[in-house]
Amino acid sequence: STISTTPMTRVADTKSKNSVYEWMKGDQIRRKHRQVYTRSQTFELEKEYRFSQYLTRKRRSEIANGVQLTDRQVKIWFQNRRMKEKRENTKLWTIKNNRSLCTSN
Amino acid sequence: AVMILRSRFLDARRKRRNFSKTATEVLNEYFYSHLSNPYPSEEAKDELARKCGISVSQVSNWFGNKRIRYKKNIGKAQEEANLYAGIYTIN
DNA sequence: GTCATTTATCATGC
DNA sequence: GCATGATAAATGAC
Repeated sequence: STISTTPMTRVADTKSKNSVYEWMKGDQIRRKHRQVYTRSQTFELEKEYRFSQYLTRKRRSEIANGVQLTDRQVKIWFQNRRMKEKRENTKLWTIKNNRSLCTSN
Repeated sequence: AVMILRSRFLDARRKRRNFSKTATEVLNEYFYSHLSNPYPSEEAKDELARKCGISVSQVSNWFGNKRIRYKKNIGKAQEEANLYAGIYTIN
């Protein structure tokens, strides 16, 4: 990958074992600007998600216009929302599974 | 329309409990002994979770937070690195 | 599309 | 008062 020209490798000077590896770079420049959605936006998205967990492009466009977000933001919101539901289900399934294991052994 | 601007509604459970001292030590030990690539595999996450008594997603959260926060303090004194440095060789 | 991440933000511990 | 764990946007691999 590309190496940034900004000097941020001052740490590696003192000790060789404390090198600056690739995964440590990419900061400082081009930080992510995460927009916090309003309560009403989230509410509308959540309402639509309860109706359908997947969107057609047409429906997505209508929603985006309604909540003042881009199509891309709505698409990503639904993707993250589906992942969230999966995590919650996994968590519940793990809890139930653990309880059934308490009897044997 | 203005009655609710600040509150979180479906956020409820965000209860946080600090991990045990030994769990943090195990996680730090792995992190600093794999400083060149602190991305544990799924198998490694399973073992870390088992050893620490936490869930796999909690292990993922810990490494995510650890990586970004280590990166932010990379210019400052990271004495914690020296604590765990030398325990293992660098890969 | 999923999914492991990065990053900022949030909520809590102490 | 920050450290720390969890969650919310956003990215990118595949």
